[in-house]
Amino acid sequence: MRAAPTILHLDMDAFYASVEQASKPSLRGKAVIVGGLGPRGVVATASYEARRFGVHSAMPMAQARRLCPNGACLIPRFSLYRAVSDVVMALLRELSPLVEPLSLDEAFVDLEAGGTAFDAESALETGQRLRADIVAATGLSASVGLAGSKMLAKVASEEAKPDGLLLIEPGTERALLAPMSVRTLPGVGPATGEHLRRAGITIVGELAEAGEDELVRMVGRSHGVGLYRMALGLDDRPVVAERDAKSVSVEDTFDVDLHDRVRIRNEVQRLADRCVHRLRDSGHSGRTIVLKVRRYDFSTLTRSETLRGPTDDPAVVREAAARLLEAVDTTGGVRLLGVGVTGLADYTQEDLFAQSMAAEAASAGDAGAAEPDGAAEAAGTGGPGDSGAPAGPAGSGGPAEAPEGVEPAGEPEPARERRWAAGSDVRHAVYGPGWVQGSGVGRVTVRFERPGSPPGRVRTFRVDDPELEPSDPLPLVGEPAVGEPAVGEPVPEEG
DNA sequence: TCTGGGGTCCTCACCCTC
DNA sequence: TCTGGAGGGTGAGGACCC
Repeated sequence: MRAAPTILHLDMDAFYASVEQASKPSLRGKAVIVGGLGPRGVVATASYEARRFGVHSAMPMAQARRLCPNGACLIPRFSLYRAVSDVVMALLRELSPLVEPLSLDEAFVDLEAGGTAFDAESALETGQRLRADIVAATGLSASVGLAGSKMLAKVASEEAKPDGLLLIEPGTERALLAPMSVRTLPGVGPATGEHLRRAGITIVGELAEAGEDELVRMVGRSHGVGLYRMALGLDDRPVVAERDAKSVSVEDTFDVDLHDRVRIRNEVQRLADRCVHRLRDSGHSGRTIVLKVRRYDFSTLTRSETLRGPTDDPAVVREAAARLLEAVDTTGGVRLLGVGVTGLADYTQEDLFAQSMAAEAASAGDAGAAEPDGAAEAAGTGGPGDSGAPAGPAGSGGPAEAPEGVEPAGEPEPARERRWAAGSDVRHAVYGPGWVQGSGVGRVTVRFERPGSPPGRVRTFRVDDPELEPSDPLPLVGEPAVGEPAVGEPVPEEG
């Protein structure tokens, strides 16, 4: 184990909700719930004000609304969160080349590798400076944990929340961990937690006392050995700056269960296209196609098929997904469909060209090929002739021109009425930038304010008001917005 | 109005080959 | 020639994380 506590774990506090509060001044100090707003939506993040009502991540949105009826419920705006995250990650990379992002709002940093800290004192100083820099750059608070290992640094930042910093001194790990719940340890979720509880183990100290053999017997070799080491405070996993993606997938939960087989087939095709889009964006091709189906009773099954070689051809993925669907019984209804690709390979034009030529030769030369003939067929049609596929040549993006934002899952698209999702950014020709507070019965209510401005006032428009348009999020800091009136008519003070 | 979306890793069963 | 085991590939599902 490393002696110096120079592994830093950064955790932004209630990240999505905090970003929303920063960009919408009227929500500061109020309960904010970010998540899916559909009938089957769940909470992604709740502000600390909302958490006081019992709202937490992964809770059904309907339940969150019941617990916190006055909370502002907003859809996530990932493009904005990504932009803020980029700013924070850039600050981390100034500290060390070894930065391991875990998500948009979390990362490990090896300070020693960056030469920024080598003992407790310098690590503390670096951590404090980082927190101040993040506030200056984004206006948001973050919690920092410092320890000699990743696991302990994460425990420390969890203990430091919100808006705090904690360093775990070398030598104090076991005593610190002993009284904590086993659920504190990474890898111990509801299932393992319950398993251990039934064996009379609820805190980390008891885990250490149980011994490695007993834990291996209970939860399996890999997990058991890992748990025992963590209970002793041992963790020598290095901070890894770059991780290769292992799979790419997309999935949709439908507001209402799907029963119509044709509709289900169409949705699978649509998901396959979106998946390939993502696959290509990431610069990969993949070899194994996975279909995921969650049925009406929430039972989930997956079916997969491994191709002869990696592909990023939409036709090939569509065909494979369709074949997999044929083997699935969907009577009773389907609430979720997903298509994924694993066994990723680096995308190279040559590989694909060679594969396409080989498939073409195989299908042209001999009809009776081996089993994955569908793949060969599809690869053949994806050639220069471009016969079957409706999507145009690469680059045009195809029909799935999904915007960056989050749209409600699968609707049949009737006569289009403009829809304004709560929380989304808009700009009015007269009143300037604002955000949608709510909409319904042909009306949309917009609050006109921006990051750094005082809380703005609310106006209501017809949903088809031509002067109202969707807009991009404004940066949280850096715009001289304070005191500046909105574009067009000035916003009056208090009414 | 129960239960999202995008991942990773592990385990187990089965089949095939050596 | 038959049999048994090891080991890899594949497919499916579960647990977990943010």
